[in-house]
Amino acid sequence: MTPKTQADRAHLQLREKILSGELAPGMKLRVEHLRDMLEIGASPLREALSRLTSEGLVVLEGQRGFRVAPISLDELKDVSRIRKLLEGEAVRIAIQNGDEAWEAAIVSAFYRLEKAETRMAEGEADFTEWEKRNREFHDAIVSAANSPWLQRLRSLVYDQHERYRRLSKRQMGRLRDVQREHREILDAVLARDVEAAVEASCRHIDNTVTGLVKLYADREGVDSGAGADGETASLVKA
Amino acid sequence: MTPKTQADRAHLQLREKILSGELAPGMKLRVEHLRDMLEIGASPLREALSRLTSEGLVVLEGQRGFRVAPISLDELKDVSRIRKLLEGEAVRIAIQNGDEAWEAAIVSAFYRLEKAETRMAEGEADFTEWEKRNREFHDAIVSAANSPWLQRLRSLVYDQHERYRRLSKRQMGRLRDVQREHREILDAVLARDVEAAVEASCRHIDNTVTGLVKLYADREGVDSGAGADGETASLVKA
DNA sequence: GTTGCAAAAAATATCGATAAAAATTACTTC
DNA sequence: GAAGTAATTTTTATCGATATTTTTTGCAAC
Repeated sequence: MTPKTQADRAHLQLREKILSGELAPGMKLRVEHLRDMLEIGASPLREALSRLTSEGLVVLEGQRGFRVAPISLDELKDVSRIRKLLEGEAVRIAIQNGDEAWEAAIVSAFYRLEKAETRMAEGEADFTEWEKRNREFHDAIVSAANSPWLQRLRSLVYDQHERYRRLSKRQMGRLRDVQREHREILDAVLARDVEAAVEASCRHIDNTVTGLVKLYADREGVDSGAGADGETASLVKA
Repeated sequence: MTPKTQADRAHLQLREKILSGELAPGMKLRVEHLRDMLEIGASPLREALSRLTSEGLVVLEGQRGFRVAPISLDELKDVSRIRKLLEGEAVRIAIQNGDEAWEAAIVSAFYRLEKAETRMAEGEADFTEWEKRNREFHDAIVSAANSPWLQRLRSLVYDQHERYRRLSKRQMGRLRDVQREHREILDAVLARDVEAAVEASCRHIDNTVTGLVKLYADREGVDSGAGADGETASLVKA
């Protein structure tokens, strides 16, 4: 899983910095600056930025360089709607195809996620680990959907969604609910109840979104992470 | 619509060559060779290849260079299934949102498509034009689905599907049926009958697929376009 | 005849520098 | 004083060349 090429490394590092908000939405990405930051040449850096552009985390305007993809309330709603569509379908297929090993992997991922949640509630762990395990749990469920393209698109949209989630650190007031939602999904999946599982998944996404929307509506903007220079885009006007 | 940068140009040219089959599936893409072919430097070329990789038209293996994405019967089925999912949802939303100008644009695109079909049946035009207008017709329908992400993903999958279609030039034996199918979609859309339109769209895709599957099953492989060097991947074993 | 290793060849990935374009600044003119 | 224009500066996009890595070729040993 270790990056084999310089471009891979830059891609991973930039992706993490964007998802975490260290590179704030709308921020200008100056090549020279990033070169120093990542200690890398111009060619692999541009290659990494190109990939991120295809993934929708970076935008490239004509001959005016790269910048971090802006965020907006509209896009959050859009991303969520599409994520429901893809995740729902993935769950549907996965339940039809999954075997016992698949069930076991889900249970295992759920266990690790719960642990992380507990640890976080006690202030022992950070969000990064929770995000990682949350992704692993959801990945485990849809892993049985033997549809490479669905996986691929779902992963793309999941990244977008994760970004919005991570941009608001205060999300975790609702931790208890999230835990319950995850259990609902788990139960429905293990019971092989397709419709219940799809519904629970969509509800899970909806809840996250309404939480975020409320949060954003309250403060009319996002706190930019550790963005050094470059303007920070407001969520509502972006 | 004219490419502003060298990387853009290379991206467009390569994309067209891959979709048309001039660069055959599985074929090795030697940088030096492409440099001469497109008269371009290494950096923008790699940038273009990176984008195509993100779009799934090119694959990049570790440190062993690029090659044209292989094709397979399984992937054709996968792409079609996902395309039905996305196209169906897009039609659903578009019908809800579309206004009169939208309807007019669809009728116009349909008219041009029919013209092209007639002209092609008389041997006056080539597939390239038909493909273009076919895409424009389907684009016109979903253009009212104000969901950037759905549009984006749909476009990605459409490209994949188009590639499989164009790799088999003999597809057009079923031209009459295709024409009728397009009319069915048109009628259902204009009548604002969501379910009928979605069903017609999915049936349309299904028909294309079964046609292609039959074709591929018959000859157990694909005729590679004008692929110069590099091995051609067989469809079934790839 | 095949297997293993070493050297050569080829191709990829990367760097440093240059050319082209956009943004900024300063200046002139009304 | 504002607006338009020309020159400067900054930044991007591109090129040519180099260093790694992979693949091929050749040779020797079993």
